[in-house]
Amino acid sequence: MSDLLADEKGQDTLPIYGNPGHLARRFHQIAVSIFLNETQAFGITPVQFAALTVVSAYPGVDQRSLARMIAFDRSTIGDVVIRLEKKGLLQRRNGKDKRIKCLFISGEGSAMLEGLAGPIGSFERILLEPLAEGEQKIFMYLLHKLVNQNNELSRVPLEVG
Amino acid sequence: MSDLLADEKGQDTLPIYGNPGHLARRFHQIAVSIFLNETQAFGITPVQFAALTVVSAYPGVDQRSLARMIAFDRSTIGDVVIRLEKKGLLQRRNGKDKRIKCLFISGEGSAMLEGLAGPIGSFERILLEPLAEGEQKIFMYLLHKLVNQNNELSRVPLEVG
DNA sequence: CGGATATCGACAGTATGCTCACCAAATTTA
DNA sequence: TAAATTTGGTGAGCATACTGTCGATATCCG
Repeated sequence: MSDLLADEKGQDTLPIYGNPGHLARRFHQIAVSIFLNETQAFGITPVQFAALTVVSAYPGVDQRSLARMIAFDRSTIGDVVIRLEKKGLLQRRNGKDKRIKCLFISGEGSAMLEGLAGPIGSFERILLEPLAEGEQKIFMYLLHKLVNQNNELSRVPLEVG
Repeated sequence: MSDLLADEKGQDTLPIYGNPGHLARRFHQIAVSIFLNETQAFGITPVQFAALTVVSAYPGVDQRSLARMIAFDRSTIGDVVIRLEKKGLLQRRNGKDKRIKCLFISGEGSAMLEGLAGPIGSFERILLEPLAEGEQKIFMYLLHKLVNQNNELSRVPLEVG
């Protein structure tokens, strides 16, 4: 195993390359890259996709709750939904509580989510492809465990329910 | 295992929560958060730390090579080194090749790297703490494998040597 | 009822992270 | 050597990500 930890390209020359933080960034960077490749016909970003998915599942959700559900800070999600509204993928309406902006997916948005099912599937497959099937299961299990148990250490913990 | 995949907080209500891309983003987000907590006395970011580490190991390296070594695009690294220069952690000098800016770490920069050794150790420990020791090894092995073999799919592949 | 408190959306400010395009300088090649 | 190509740094532009603060509105509590 240790010969695989020491990578074939010599990327362990620097201590940085073995740093889990560096690998976390690289993994995320690669994930975003594959996502954009597979979904380029739709002109959407990973964050926008996540937001749209939640709004679709919870019609009328407010921005703050949306942010909490996908673990984003309020400012970022504010900008994201404005961009989604500009693209016509969702609408923001004032709720009874005048502080709140309720979010609703548009027909166009729903259609895009349907069309994205295939590309998103490809994205997930390609991202994990370097691992054998058994390894993928183990990796996802460990990744889940890390993310869930470290949730509170995040600047913006994910809050469900 | 499947009961751990379905998380105790009900985070698998949405398909998003099981998406490896979402988990990649969360993992990275958490890593950055822990990094900033542990190193806050130094006022440095993960990217700045990575850049400084490489410049320290390769004195006189140019911006483009630095970017390639830590898998960043040249624009981002340009801004990063300018901020590092403003903080007095490194210097940019013109090389014989007039296109090139050669990077050198300053005494202050070296001192900071030394001081950071402990906090970086804590950071790595905390990030992986939710996993048992054996699990950590397996996780890092699989993460390495994913990142290395998907390297070319990244927008900015890491290039060594 | 009315003041303290909490919450929501918005804005300013900082730092990534990427693409495209540009200029200047170096290298390759005809 | 001169022309074509490549390369390094920079700037514009867009989209995250986060912190802090603010005003408006709701709610809680005496």
